[in-house]
Amino acid sequence: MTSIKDVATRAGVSVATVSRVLNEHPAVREDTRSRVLSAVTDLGYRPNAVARSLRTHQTRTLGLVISDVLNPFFTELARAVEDAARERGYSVIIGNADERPDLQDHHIRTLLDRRIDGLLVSPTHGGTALTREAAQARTPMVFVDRWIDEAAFAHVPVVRTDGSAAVHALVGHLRALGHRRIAIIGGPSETTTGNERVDAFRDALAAHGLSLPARYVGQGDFQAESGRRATARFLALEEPPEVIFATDNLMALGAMDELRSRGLRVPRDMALAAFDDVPWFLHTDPPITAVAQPTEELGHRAVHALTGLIEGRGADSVTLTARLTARRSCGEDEGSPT
Amino acid sequence: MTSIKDVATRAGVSVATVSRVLNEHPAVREDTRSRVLSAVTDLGYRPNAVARSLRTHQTRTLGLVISDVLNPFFTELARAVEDAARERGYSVIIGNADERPDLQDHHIRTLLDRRIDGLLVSPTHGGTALTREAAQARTPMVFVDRWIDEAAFAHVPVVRTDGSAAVHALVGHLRALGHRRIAIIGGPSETTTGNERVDAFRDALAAHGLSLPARYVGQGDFQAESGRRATARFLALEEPPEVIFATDNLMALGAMDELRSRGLRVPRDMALAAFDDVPWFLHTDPPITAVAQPTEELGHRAVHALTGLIEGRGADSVTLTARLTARRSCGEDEGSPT
DNA sequence: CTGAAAGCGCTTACAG
DNA sequence: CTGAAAGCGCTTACAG
Repeated sequence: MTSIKDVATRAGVSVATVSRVLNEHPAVREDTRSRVLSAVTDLGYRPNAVARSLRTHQTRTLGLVISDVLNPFFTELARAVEDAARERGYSVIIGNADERPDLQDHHIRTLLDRRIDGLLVSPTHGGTALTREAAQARTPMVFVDRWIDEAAFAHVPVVRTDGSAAVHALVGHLRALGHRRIAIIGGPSETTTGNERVDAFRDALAAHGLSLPARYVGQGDFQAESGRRATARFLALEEPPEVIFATDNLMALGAMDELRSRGLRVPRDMALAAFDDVPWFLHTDPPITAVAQPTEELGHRAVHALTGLIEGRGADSVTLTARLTARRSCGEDEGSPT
Repeated sequence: MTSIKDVATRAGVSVATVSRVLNEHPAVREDTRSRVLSAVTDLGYRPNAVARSLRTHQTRTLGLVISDVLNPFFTELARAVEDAARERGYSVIIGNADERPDLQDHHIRTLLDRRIDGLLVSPTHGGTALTREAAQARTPMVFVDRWIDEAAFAHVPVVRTDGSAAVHALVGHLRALGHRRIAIIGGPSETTTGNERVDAFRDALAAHGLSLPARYVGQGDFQAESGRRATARFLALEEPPEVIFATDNLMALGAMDELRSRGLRVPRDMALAAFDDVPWFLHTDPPITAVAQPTEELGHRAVHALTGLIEGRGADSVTLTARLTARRSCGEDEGSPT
């Protein structure tokens, strides 16, 4: 590989001058500048980002640790994050925790070792050793979507979506369709989104004079298989629910799998709704009613907050609002309530 | 940040010794070793991967440039790649080209500047400036899924799937259901997968005594919107096709969108099949018949090949085989041909 | 406007 | 078995 030294030699200047030209330092004579530039193109020289990082103590890289790449919500988030980061001159390295705390820690470890400038985390579990370490090392850090509710992370901004209004709207929608026995499949209790969505749902139900019995609360882990299991359990109940609200799109997929394998139809035999809207929800049989997060904005805001921290401008938490997209999976709006 | 020097000081040894302990060099006395180790834990020291990379000329990082992260096929591929890489002690940085050659080049540029050890590319277009540069710089490089058919890349191994047998099976399936007017939505002509799939399809059709008229060949770009447009064009034909075969899952999604917006039903009004199988194809209305690639194995093999190149073991191209998963979107298997 | 020199945090021959 | 020293490829005060 050709180095800055080769360029200096060919241009007949010192490496310091080459460096100045490359970094657009103003104090360089125009003809020196062009001599250097042509040496650069002649040699096809490209600065070594590793060396530069070692010297400047910045890598212009952001780490993004998400819980599950195969989940379209996180894929969209990752894409938005990368777009926003690139616009600001940062690269992003994605770590896929696969909903496993050990893998999450592995990625945070690796990212920290690589001296990324900042960390975006959607934690899989509560505070793990590495998340705590990152926080106390004062690594610029922002939580997206999910966060950790511990004192150690009090200073970490959270960029997230508040779904309670949309969940209220959903319950209103369900009530209007005549449903009363309504069940939910929650996420892992170690995740904030896991608990929060269940709580919002319970509140909304209460506001409509409905209760949420424990047997109607399924325990999921945000992956399809758990949605399937929870659905099977609901179906085995003496009095099964009329509606299942899956708190993420993969568990909704699992629920559909289970219903389908038993020959049950949505919404005739069971109504279904999901948290997180994804493109293919439009094409399922029937199209699925969902609480939609402004995913792209979530990603942009998270990057904005993180770069604010990195560049010393500070950052605030931000809470966006989800909205309900009603489709046909809970019954026809135009039909009369059963 | 605490550095190797701090550790050396605290342990009362030289940095060389600390380095040896960290790298498990055998020639270190046991008690020195443990003194160093406890200094490491006391200080919470973590080696700086940037410095190490500068010195050793390796980053233990693989670059993966894919055409579209939002495409579930590539997401699955990326996940498989990361898994296989992690097992071998490599990290991976994903670059999303979004089917844009300029973005593809941006990512290859960035990746090369960061001195990744090797590059995995699923090229969006034919050879771009940067892909050529990477190839001629002899950067360890492997093509996955798509490749570039140019002399400059003759030495680059290709890990891909051959879909022709599955496409033949698909055509047989369509014929058995009585279909004769069969259209295809191809990918960009700059991509190998774009052309190859159309060619395989044309061959299969010919083998069944059917031809593929130009008006039945839609020009897509592997994104949903183009599937929609191509479908609209087919529908505007004097004699529209009876079947549309979309050469990726997103264009199939677009085709469904278009059919749906016109109130047309699959397969009654139009049969539909797709290249690439994705989890939600099971849940669409109706479930979609697809040519499934062994995506996970594709990713594993690609990493195997690339690490082979990096570590001097060499690498061969590998071609896996796709298979047909027939579902209901082309008509019922048990129905009599119309 | 330009160069010599120090230093970022490591690894690794070379001595001893 | 261990240390002093060179060097990876840059950037940046400090002089001039």
